[in-house]
Amino acid sequence: MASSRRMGPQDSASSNALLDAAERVLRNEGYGAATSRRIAEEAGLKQQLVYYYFKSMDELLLAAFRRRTQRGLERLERNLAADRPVHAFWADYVGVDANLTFEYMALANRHEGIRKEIASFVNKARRLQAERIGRAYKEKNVGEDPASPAAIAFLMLGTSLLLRREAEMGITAAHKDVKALIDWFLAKFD
Amino acid sequence: MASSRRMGPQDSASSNALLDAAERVLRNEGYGAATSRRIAEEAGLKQQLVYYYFKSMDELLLAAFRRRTQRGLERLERNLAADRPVHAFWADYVGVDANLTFEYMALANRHEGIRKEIASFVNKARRLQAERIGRAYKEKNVGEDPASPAAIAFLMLGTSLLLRREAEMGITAAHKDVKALIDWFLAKFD
DNA sequence: GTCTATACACCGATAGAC
DNA sequence: GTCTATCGGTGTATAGAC
Repeated sequence: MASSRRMGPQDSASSNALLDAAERVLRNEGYGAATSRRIAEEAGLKQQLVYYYFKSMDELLLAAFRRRTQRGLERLERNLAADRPVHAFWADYVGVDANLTFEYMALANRHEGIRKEIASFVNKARRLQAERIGRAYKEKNVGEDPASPAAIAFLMLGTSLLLRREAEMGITAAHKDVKALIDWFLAKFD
Repeated sequence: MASSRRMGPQDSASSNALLDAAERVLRNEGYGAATSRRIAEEAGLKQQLVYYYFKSMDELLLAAFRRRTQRGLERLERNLAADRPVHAFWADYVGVDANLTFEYMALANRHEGIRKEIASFVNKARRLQAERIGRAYKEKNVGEDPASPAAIAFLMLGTSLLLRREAEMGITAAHKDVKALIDWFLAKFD
């Protein structure tokens, strides 16, 4: 039952404009607004062009997410080689858009491709971070009790996500305390 | 521009069936599927009855969320008076459906009522928890360094949310380590 | 590579009968 | 309290001309 529809190249100006537009719409309006009409409009293109460059809406959203994880992995590789990797991991997390991450995590509920891509990305990133944090522990003579390097990798993600998301919703209770705790922890690696 | 539409009571069998159905649909299929037709079908009712019991879909979703935060607040009140409140807070968080929480947090991006309800609930819960944890600190002679009671309240939420959500997506990296850290922390209050 | 035209399903919401 | 009927709008996706 293959369709006879023609398909355009995957790395053209228009297809990249659609990926950029998809990210903006997801971030600012939520995945409920991530429709072919709205995304094409945001990209300044006609709705039907979405189906020239992508097989379906699910494919477009998956492509947008894959591009994002690819970029995240490239930043991670750089941070693994940084002078102060633990500081670098944290700075990177704080710079990531938590709204967009939450949209993708909710979207994953009904999008198997995105769910698998998230699982693969998180598992890989956590393993790499935990290894690097373990080395930093030894270099700085930090004890693994009570928090192992893997636990720290997990806590950095969970804490940065909730901090950013809450801040965007106008919740600030305890945020000062949490940031002080992070600073205290990072200081072990100065 | 008030509509002449008749409205039904807010606590009838059918309206509660709609709230229950809305939660199931949100949890299992995401907010993209939370339509009047789908929710009515899930409740075994006709689509038009949604508009007899609720002014709009936004009102229905807000009512479902308010019922949920109300129940959460009631559990919190009980846990504040429990023998081991810190253990009780954690046990409650672990029992909460993280899928549903993520759906509401994503929904909050485009639903002002839900966003405000989340902010109000989280701020209130965090304040109450932080006060109670502070008292528990004193009772058990636990020092506030490096983590203040408020920071602990924040971390318990962030950690439980991510643990549950990741587990539902098939991510388990570092989870054993994190649970060990939680156990270590809770043991201070035995 | 982009356009017009269009199919068909589903959406929120309303009016009025029973 | 629930029903039938219905409106205008929007969704994904396709076909074929330019």
